[in-house]
Amino acid sequence: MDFTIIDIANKAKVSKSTVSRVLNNSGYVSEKAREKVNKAVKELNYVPSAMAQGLSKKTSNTVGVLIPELQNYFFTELLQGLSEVVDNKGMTLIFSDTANDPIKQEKALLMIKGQRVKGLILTPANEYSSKKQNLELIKSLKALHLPIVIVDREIPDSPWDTVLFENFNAGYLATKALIKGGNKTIGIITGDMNLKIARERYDGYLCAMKEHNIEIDKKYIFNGDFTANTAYEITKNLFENSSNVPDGFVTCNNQSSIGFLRATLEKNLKAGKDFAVVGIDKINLIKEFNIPFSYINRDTYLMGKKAMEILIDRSENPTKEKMECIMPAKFVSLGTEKKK
Amino acid sequence: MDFTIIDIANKAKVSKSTVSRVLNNSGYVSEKAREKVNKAVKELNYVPSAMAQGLSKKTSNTVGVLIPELQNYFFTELLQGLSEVVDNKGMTLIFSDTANDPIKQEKALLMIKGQRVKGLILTPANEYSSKKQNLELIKSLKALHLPIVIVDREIPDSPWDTVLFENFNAGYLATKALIKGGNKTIGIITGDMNLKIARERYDGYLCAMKEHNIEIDKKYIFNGDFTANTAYEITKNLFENSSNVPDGFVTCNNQSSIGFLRATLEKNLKAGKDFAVVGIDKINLIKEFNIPFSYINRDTYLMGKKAMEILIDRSENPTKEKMECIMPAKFVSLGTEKKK
DNA sequence: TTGTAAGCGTTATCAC
DNA sequence: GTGATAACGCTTACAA
Repeated sequence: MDFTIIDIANKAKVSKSTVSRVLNNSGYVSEKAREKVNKAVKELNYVPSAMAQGLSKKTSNTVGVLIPELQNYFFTELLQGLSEVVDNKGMTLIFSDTANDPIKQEKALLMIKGQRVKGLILTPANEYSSKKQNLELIKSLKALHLPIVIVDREIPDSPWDTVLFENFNAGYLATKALIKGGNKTIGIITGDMNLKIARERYDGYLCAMKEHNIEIDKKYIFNGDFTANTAYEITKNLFENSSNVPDGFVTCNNQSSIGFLRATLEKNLKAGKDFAVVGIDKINLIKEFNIPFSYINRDTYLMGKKAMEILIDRSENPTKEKMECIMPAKFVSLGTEKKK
Repeated sequence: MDFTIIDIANKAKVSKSTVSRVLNNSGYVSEKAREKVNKAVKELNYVPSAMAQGLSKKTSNTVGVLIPELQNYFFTELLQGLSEVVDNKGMTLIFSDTANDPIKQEKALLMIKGQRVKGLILTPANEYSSKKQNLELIKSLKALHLPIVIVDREIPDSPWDTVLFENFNAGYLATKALIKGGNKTIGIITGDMNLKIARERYDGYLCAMKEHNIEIDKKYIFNGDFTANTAYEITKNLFENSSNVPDGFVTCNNQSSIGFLRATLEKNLKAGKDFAVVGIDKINLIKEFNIPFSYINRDTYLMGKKAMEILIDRSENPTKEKMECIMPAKFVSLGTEKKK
């Protein structure tokens, strides 16, 4: 169906080795031969088979990307960054959405293995949090014998390069902003505390509170799980049934912020008036919808680019020491860190 | 590095053909041999090389997906639908974001061609709208000799299966809702009128207006281009400098709706009070943010699933007649189709 | 029921 | 400078 290197060789009246040399710019080729080959390539609209090349070269030009929540704005933006670099390098991106499901993730890893990709970019599915699950994931990943870059969610005790976020600092800055905003009582809707990123953000909260000698009150610690629904339920119940509403809130990721906002909006409560709040991570469309919501920002697109660049670097320098890129957290004020 | 079929054959003490037969469930294999092979496969954690398989079978298990705007919620959701089916079928998804850039798209098509994919899902980049550009795209696509499914944006006079939207009806329903809402003057922020989907939506608007004997007033026709920025500028200028503000608006895609809303929010104008509006396509987070905004909805996730299913169907039935799937448009009222 | 061998479209190693 | 030829890891007649 498609033309092969032999068709080009025939058409250009040279051997396929010469065609290959021209295409790969390797070895000596006379100007004449080069022209003939290029002409034939153009005329037949020939593009070499990546499969055949991969097989022959024993390496592909393909990277795998496994992402857990395509509906989350954060990952969409991340993917754009990844895609950008891949395109520029003329590589190919193989994508799968693991939907935070370890089973799906395991399947995807098999697919990735079958594709003999050059490397893998992975944000682990939520579930990998217990020691045991964690070890299993590490085992699966090691079995790939591949350059891997872990993004956003760290895998404890793992050897791979990482692109992470200043999680502690994010929690710290958010809390600090609320304290400076004059809030006396500050609550937090945590993430899934099985995940390190959730614990780190929480630790940042604790640290800021302690620094200011504010007593940690357990009734203000709300156990979320990084989903909008849970945050919504927590918030709704809180404002309905309890007088234990703190002045200010830290919401630990964009999904939680969304759930939190939804509940407060339903009750006609105004951020920056009826309560104070600082979220971690930007919410999509917040600017467009003119929604007042102070948050801790990071450059997600850049995270994607960095991750892919590190992966490429790693595949060229396999013995280099472990690389870690930690994206800074930045407080963006839209006024909601103060109450009233 | 990775194990090969020969390693399995050696370990199981059979020939590689037998291994292949077991793996592919083809031909006769004794129970004994099967067990030995499976054992070896498991022990060595063997996964066949998709590249070698593809080369040998002269067909891959891979589909290409080219999408023009990953930042648009519509396409994210679409991608989820595509991804779902791909995963279930044990296929592999190769992804590229063309960023509405024909040059990038052309590059991506070359990449796709090199990968010898089984088929291609494509939403063409915006630019392909002039007759000439259109023909060029058709030529490029034909040169692929591949099953192709065109999604959302039709390519006129093209032979490929399509999954489209009731564009005319969307414009019609939106306008009708505004008319029923009692609005006397109704404007429209159109999409990029080079695109058929924009013209169809506009035609729906015209039709509804005529049906109700409402005069079309050119000063209420605003030439947008499906981007938020343009809609924002149009809306901003309109409310600032002109007394020619219609009672109601049709905004022709979600990006335009976002830009429109942003401008009105900035001016503290309230949908359903200061003006009426019905948008085409859902805006992300509209429910969560409790933003009143009536719109014309479609099941985007399903569109993705359908598209991939059609692609698979097509690759199994190459001679089947052209398939067209048109997703229905449904009006969702959140009250903003009325003014005051 | 199993193994041998040719072939898939490349690259790479050699002679020439 | 160039062209055979082996090799990459698999599938698939065909032979046994």
